[in-house]
Amino acid sequence: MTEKIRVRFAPSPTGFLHIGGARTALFNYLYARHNSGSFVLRIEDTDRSRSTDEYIEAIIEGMKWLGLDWDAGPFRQTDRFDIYRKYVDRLIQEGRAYYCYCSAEELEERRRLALATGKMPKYDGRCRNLKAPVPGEIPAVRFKMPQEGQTIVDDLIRGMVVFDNSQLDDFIIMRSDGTPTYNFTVVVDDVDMRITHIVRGDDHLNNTPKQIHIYKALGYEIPKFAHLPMILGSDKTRLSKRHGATSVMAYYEMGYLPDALVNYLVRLGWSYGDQEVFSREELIKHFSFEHVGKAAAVFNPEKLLWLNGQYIIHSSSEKLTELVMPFLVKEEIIKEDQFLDKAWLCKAIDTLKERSKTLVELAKSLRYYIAEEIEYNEKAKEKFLNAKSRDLLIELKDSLFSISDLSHQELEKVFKMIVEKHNVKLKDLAQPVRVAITGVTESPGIFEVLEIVGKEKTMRRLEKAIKVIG
RNA sequence: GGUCCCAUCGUCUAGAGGCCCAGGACAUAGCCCUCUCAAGGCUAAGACACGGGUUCGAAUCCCGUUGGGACUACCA
Repeated sequence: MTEKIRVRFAPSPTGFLHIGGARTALFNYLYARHNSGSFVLRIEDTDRSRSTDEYIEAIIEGMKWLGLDWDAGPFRQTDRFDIYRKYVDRLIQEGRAYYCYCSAEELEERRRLALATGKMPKYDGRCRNLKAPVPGEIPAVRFKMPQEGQTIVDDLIRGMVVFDNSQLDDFIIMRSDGTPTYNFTVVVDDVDMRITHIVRGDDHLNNTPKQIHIYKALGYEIPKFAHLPMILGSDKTRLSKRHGATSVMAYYEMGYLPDALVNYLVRLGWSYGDQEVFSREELIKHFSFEHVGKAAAVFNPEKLLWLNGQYIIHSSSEKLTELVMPFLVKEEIIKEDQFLDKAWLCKAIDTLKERSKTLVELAKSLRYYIAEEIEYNEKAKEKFLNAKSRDLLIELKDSLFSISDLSHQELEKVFKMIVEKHNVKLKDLAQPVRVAITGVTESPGIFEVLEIVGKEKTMRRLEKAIKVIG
């Protein structure tokens, strides 16, 4: 019986949940679910000057929206300072850590000097063997790093990565203000929370040997590591605001479905043969680190948009009806508390979902079904609402007058009749009608549109179009 | 600068020595379908960064070069 797998996502609340963080969270989540393990959420907020409660809420909101449910937490490091203190004291007592009285300014100065003279900016260890405290200075605590030999990181994605210990320096584990630092807290927490697999971004690979030595000094087993490749922007630099939206919730605002984003994100670095579209169950079933690539990936908004379109097409119209409501309000197509016949709206969405790539697009297209009045696109009006179409529109209006129910079948009959009588093509009638009813030149099939718009609005809009032509 | 990581179409990727004069997907172009726009179908163009090895045989293994990235904080 092997030990149960436990993974964690440990964001620092210095910003919203972004695309890169979301993918790290996703891979952790998938690995946990695939192995029936558990997934811990931990907030790394030891940098008090940059962390805020708003960001913690935002990260949780993003995780929930994506459906990345966790099993324990969220834990906050700021609630755990006494625990870190205990471990620091232990390391000092055992001679694995020591007080350092060098001031931040001195350190900075030495670092600048080393860099300027082309030397490695490494702490020189001058406080390592201090016998007595330096008066007037409040010390930080440094970890005593071995200076010889090698440290090997055995990574599930990268394989064996070897570091020379001579490259590592005695890093600070507790600041002079008594707060612990990242490379220390991360180990203490991962030990304390019995994390078995550390799945995180590539940018942490170089920190790993430092952390391994903390594990060793504390006498704990070293977990497995999996360092994920980074996500880049279109210019192959680290993804940032310059490349467009990076906050996960911005994609909610733009009308993306969480499952589409998840599906897109998982394919950035992971693959399963040639398959592109996965259900959540398939993702959990097939996920493994063996199929995670090593190279950084460029975030491609076009493919995400395509995937979102696929998810919309394959979503039930009932579900889309619910999802689109907030967007109808935001686009001011309906009022907050306005009544809408859901069954009717569902039929309208049936006609629109294969031409909408986002919920925002879907909401906007719904306008001509829902609104009382429509506005004409100028070009469309000029091209199709003119003397040439006038008689056809009048004829249609008159023909529809006697029909009580505008069904697809009835409409088709009437259109055919008029077209034959006037010896024109169907499109010569369909396009003017389309503009008269929707205001634009693209829409679902004209018979479906009229059926859903209904007789009353259809008649009114036809009359208005005829009047406009004059 | 030092250390570490990475390298297949524009982009995401398949590929674990012969199945590959390299497959799929997005995007692009053309055609079909068609009342418009989509969706869908078909087709086209498009890549193993470079140079050395190893091997009967290399996209796949090794070395180097080049190019990208990360880390190098009393940030995480």
